[in-house]
Amino acid sequence: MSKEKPSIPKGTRDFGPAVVVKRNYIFGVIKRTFEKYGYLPLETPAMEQLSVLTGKYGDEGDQLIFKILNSGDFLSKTTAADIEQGSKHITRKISEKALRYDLTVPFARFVVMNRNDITFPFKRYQIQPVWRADRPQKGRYREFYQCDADVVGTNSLLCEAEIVQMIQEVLTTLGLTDFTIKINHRGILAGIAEAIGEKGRESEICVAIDKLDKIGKEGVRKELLERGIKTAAVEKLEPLYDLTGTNEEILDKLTTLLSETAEGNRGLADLREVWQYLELLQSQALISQNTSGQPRLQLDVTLARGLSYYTGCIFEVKVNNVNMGSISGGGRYDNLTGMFGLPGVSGVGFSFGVDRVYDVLEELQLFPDSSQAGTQVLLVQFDKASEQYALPVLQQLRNAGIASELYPEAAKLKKQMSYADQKRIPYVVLIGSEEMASGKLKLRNMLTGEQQDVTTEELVKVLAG
RNA sequence: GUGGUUGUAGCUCAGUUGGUUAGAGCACCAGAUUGUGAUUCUGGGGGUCGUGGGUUCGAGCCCCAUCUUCCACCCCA
Repeated sequence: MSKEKPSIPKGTRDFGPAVVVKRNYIFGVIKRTFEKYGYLPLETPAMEQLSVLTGKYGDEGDQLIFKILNSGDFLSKTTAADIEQGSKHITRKISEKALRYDLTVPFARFVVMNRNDITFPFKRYQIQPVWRADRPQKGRYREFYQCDADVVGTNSLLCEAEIVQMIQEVLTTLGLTDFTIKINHRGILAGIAEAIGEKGRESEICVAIDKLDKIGKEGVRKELLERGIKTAAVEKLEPLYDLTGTNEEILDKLTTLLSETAEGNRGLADLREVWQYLELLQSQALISQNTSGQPRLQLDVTLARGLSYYTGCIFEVKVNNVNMGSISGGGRYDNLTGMFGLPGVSGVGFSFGVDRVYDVLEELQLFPDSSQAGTQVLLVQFDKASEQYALPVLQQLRNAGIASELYPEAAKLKKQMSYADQKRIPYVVLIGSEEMASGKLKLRNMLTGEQQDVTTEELVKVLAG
């Protein structure tokens, strides 16, 4: 017997019953919505070959991948010379598997491996945990769930429009009323870079601009200059930070700014097409306004997003008036499967961060009571005779679809009652000698304290109704 | 990966310049009440003060290491 206090790894969590029930409510809303739009579930292994994952997330990302030590004598294939060559080299010798870092790369791997069996366009959703060796902080864990929906094998911008629709539907169903779906396009970012005379440097510009709401104009200016962007270019860029007006007005302004750039035109054309689809779909995202008066869907040229594989539209969702990073994001990637030797397959997808959605719903107290329902009724027993009387009643309740349980021993009444109280079971049925004699069971409403005498049939009827 | 922060009962936290036997509220258990939970009253159990070293006559308090928590960077869901 160890005297050690047990603990769990940094950045991981246990989920108690009450939490799991509420998380399942979120998962359920997301699943039903995905399926309504024709996406089907996929699951992939928790671990992938390390070689599948490395190089897909940039140098920083590679460092955040949890590697799995080879089983057995993991040093058997290494020599002293290997150790001298440093940790990067030795990693390949002692680890060939790793925990998945996201769901998109495993999905791309799956598509490539099963390309002959898949009917394209292939729409799949995937709800599984991912792991990152990041340093935890608020809303950032080392193990967390992603809920991805992706479609590969079509360039149609209908997919982008439907992503907006799904985000709108999921978050509205969950009771959120004040959130912003930000949309932008890599082509616009590239066009802007070209228009200000820094063609090809949009990724550096993006990283800086992405921090606008955090470090302000001056901070971005400083960062851009540090990254070697010319002063003249930085000044040309700054008017874009506060493009005002409706989405249509912003589109018009961008059209005059970017008309000379091929990439910019591509981005603008794509976005206009997405808007057309949304109009024909009578999208609530176009109609709804947030309490702040801001439109639900917002074209935001300062939205950049880190992942380098996006090539077309990009999305991000922010819940307003809560201290939380984005709860959803995604975009189009033209060549993800190209990494695995299958070029020319375009895909677009997005993901919900369930842990963050949970924290937001908790903070805004948006979990409905119905999402927390457990046992409906507890049968209380006094002795062997009452237990035997209760069992058929219990089964009748369950046959009627009523979540019910019989306290498994003839404990003191106080103990059984407080069990019901703590599990927030709304009804208790007492079955004692009087009840058995009369056939009338005592039904107690734990919220109001009211009691009534009912037959078994009446009991089922009351609770089912 | 960088800088800071936190850790005392199951939980939330007190604990004086380092000084006798480390406290409170809530929770838990038992009783008041042998057929009634949540409310009331009484009593009780529970701590190697995150862990390991060090300084000191003496450490919950000071020093070092390590783990953990939270925060800001980097980055990201």
